[in-house]
Amino acid sequence: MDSSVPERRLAALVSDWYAEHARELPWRAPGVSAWAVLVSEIMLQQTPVHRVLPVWREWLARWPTPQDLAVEPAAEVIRAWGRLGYPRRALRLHECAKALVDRHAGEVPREVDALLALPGIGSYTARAVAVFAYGDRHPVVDTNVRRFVARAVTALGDAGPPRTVADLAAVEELLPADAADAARASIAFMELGALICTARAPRCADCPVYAECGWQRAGRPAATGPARKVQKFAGTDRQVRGLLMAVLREATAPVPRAALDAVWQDGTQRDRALAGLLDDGLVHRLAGDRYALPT
DNA sequence: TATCCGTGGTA
DNA sequence: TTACCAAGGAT
Repeated sequence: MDSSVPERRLAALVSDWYAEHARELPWRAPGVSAWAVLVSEIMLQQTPVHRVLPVWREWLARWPTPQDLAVEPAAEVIRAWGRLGYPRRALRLHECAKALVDRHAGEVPREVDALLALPGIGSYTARAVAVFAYGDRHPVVDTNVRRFVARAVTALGDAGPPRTVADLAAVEELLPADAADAARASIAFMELGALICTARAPRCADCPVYAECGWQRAGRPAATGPARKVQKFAGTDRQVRGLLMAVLREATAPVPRAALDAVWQDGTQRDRALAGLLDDGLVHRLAGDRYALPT
């Protein structure tokens, strides 16, 4: 790999580190299908690796192709999602499988624009699939990469708010010219952000970029911008939605309204949460004021 | 652009 | 214990 350009030296250093220290994750194994990679990327959106692992294995064993998932009732998909969180992702992934069958002959496309047009796939996931499943050359920018670039290159303590276009351009500057090298660099940046250049207590002593890190050279300045707002969970509609979904996931038959009313005291908030779930298509209302996961 | 959307591990 | 935060996307 050509590491004569200073910015590209970061890619070389981190890629070498990756070769020694990467976790062995099943969706990185040789020969894994693009579908399997896509499923992993959706599950990993805002959900840690160790929680995704068992569910991903179960899903790929049960639904090894998009067609297999597409023909399944939504209720089964939502149940199999279990407690990964954000069950709308499960619904989107189900819709995505159906779109793959309808529009792409059951195959996962490799073009970023085609991937972006699929339900539940945004800027990060589209490029992650194109790069990690197909080996094409694109910048892949997730929260780990943004944090790494903010520190090593921009010399800031933390990344500011996402700026998709600018973020893509900044990472593009770091990528080697060769597609395979660029793909390796992207997964390596993400892994470094996950294991070393972490949000709270970065392990700089173990970092392969220590000597080149702008943040180190600047004396590790504290984050300046407004601290990212951490969303509350306890007491919010999201908690109520989670409680309602848990009841419906575990039910083997449509449940009466009373069973849902039991999960939360505040009727106004409970009604709002249920209305939201109905609107999202995660819950269906049946005759007799009974409720169930969507068929 | 800011907010909403689950769940659980960690310090 | 509380607060942070984890491979984002949709609106």
